[in-house]
Amino acid sequence: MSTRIAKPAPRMRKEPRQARSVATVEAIIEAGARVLSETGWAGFSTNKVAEAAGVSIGSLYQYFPDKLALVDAIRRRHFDRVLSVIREAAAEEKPLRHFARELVRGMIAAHSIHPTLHQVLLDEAPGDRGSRAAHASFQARYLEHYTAAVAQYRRHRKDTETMARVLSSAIEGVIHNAARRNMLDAPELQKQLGELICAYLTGQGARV
Amino acid sequence: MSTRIAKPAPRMRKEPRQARSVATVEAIIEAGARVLSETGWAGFSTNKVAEAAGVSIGSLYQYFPDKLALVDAIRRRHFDRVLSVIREAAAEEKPLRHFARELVRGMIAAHSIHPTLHQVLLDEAPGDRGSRAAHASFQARYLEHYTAAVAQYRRHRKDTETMARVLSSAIEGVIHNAARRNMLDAPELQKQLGELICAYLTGQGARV
DNA sequence: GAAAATATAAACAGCTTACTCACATTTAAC
DNA sequence: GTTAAATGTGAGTAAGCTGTTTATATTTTC
Repeated sequence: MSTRIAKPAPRMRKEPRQARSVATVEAIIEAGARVLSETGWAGFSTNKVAEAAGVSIGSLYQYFPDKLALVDAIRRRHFDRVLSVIREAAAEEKPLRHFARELVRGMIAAHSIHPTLHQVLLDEAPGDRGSRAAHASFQARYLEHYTAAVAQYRRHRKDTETMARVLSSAIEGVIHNAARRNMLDAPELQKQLGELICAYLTGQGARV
Repeated sequence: MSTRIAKPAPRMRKEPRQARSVATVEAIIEAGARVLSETGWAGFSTNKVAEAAGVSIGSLYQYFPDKLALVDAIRRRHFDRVLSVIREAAAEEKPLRHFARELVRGMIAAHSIHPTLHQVLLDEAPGDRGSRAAHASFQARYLEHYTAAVAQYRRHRKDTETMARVLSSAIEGVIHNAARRNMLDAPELQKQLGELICAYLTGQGARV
């Protein structure tokens, strides 16, 4: 088997110049995120997205060369948002409790619009050429911020990266589960998630 | 819209009587789990399953009335296994540390064969008639065990159920993430997951 | 050796899908 | 006001895939 050769994979077929075309593209991406979140990758069709966006299918293909380019755009937009949440939460030095609270609040906010988009993007949507790179780079920077946070609030220097991964995936798991049950804004959940973070980072229950 | 009327939905079209038909059915379910785990619901087709099982498509339809009945069988088998893991871990009273270690070990083992099956079953696979019930009942019993464990190791009686949900979804998140990265058997991950559980249940980092 | 159980795979009808194209409308430039 | 570029439309298409049936072949049981 020869090494997989990357397709040309243009990101956009045409750059929107006027205001209305910018709005069209935005509407398509937004509707795409909605469809992807609500019906999963299996139900994600270009026709459905166009209809949900209140736009003809032709308009969609005027800007996006194919289906994958569209998913890519959706992915990029979502990941950027999530990343900025973590970046902000871990920006200045602050007590652990504040960090946890802000992180929880931000993550929940980021997932409130399209509750299951994140997981669908991570698990179901294919990462064919072009997105795998963005995907990996996102994951790397994502983990980077978590690692920094762990290093900041944790004594030992051991297993820092593993801890960051455990922490981030635990948070994602809780949020994903809550999203599925429409419980994202339950205050006791937010509190408990915050305490999970604090407890793990304080780590008094764990004599190494 | 009228209330959804349940289809007849027979569980099996014919009960296997001879040894080889039992083996056939088993092979189909096993292959189905593999296909579902590896390609997701979108790639889950009866023909593909039959081929993966080394069995003709006709044989599949001799026992399973339709696609959904097959998913149901897969779901039932997997959920039973996971449930028995938790049941065993929380069986007798034992120190928190032991409980955590055994739970982690069991969950990892249960997910090692088909790493992402659990999530696919929970998120992607449809729960049409017949399975929603099984699904809900599984979730209930699942949570029940976690709740019992939380109550056992935690002082306060407040928020016990929420804690159970947070704990279970956090664990699932970590395991799911590790599975995706083929890191399920990394020992430092197991250790850290154990410590997450202990820290949360000990809960010293969290002054309520 | 007959009847019941089990296995086979070609065939099909229907549906969905991603995507194109010829044309209509709107905006901007002069 | 005219023109050319930008943008929008949606019926149409061709291909692929799906779940399922059926008529036939093989194996087991008694």
